[in-house]
Amino acid sequence: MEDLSQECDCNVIHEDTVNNVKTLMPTLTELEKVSDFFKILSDKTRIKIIWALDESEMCVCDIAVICNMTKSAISHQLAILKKGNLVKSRREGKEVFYSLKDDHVKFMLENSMKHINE
Amino acid sequence: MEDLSQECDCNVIHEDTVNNVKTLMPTLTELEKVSDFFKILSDKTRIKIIWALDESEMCVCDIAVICNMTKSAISHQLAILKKGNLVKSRREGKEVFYSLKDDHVKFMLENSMKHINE
DNA sequence: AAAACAGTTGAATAATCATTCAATTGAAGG
DNA sequence: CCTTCAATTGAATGATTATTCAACTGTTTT
Repeated sequence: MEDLSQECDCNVIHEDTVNNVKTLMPTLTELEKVSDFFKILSDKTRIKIIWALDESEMCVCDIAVICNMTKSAISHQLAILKKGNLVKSRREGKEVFYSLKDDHVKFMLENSMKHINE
Repeated sequence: MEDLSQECDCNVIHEDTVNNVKTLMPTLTELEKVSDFFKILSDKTRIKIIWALDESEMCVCDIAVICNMTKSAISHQLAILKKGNLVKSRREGKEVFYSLKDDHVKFMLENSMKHINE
């Protein structure tokens, strides 16, 4: 009989349930990818940026004005959003324009509203 | 003429765009609620708990075994999930059984997969 | 070439947060 | 009543992370 609890401080109470659920769980890597994705959306500033970019493509300065923050702070956040594959950018002269990469994200935002307004 | 930039370190470049986007932005409270919701989903352990509870209602010990963590750690995370209105609980003798409150959440998880697998 | 400007980057700081530990609650059984 | 066990709670710790500051790129303009 396998010892199900290694680091936890209790005995298995409902062994059949635990075994069943264990076989159905995704891999740790998959779980990590999911939580990492939500981590990107877990910041007020980044949500504000995404919402703004859904209305219109914009340069860093414009976003900074809308968020009432420094260019540097916004640039850091945009880098995180870009690394997470949520936004894309294009350079036009001295300016860099950012926009949403797809509409999965806005769809998620709108859907989260359903949960919040209850 | 209103000064659009207060704390930011640059001039407005595309004033019409900025003004338009500003009128369309949700309130700060709304943006905060959205990011707070995603913050709950931004932790590996909590995602694991949600996934597990979607398969079956479970007591704290069972969840601790599945997550390979202490009852205390799991209890703290369950409290956060409960406060965020994602799970509910019922007591049965000495045990407390947790389950998902609705299927919005699992829907979100499945949807996040679409973004991740690209 | 040099100045001006949009944007980026890295290190430092301050705040937030997950986990641990120890103590406590609440229910069941001898 | 006392013990046992599942679960909760609060304080402490260690890790993560958002923002600031200062220096640096890259592009345009004169």
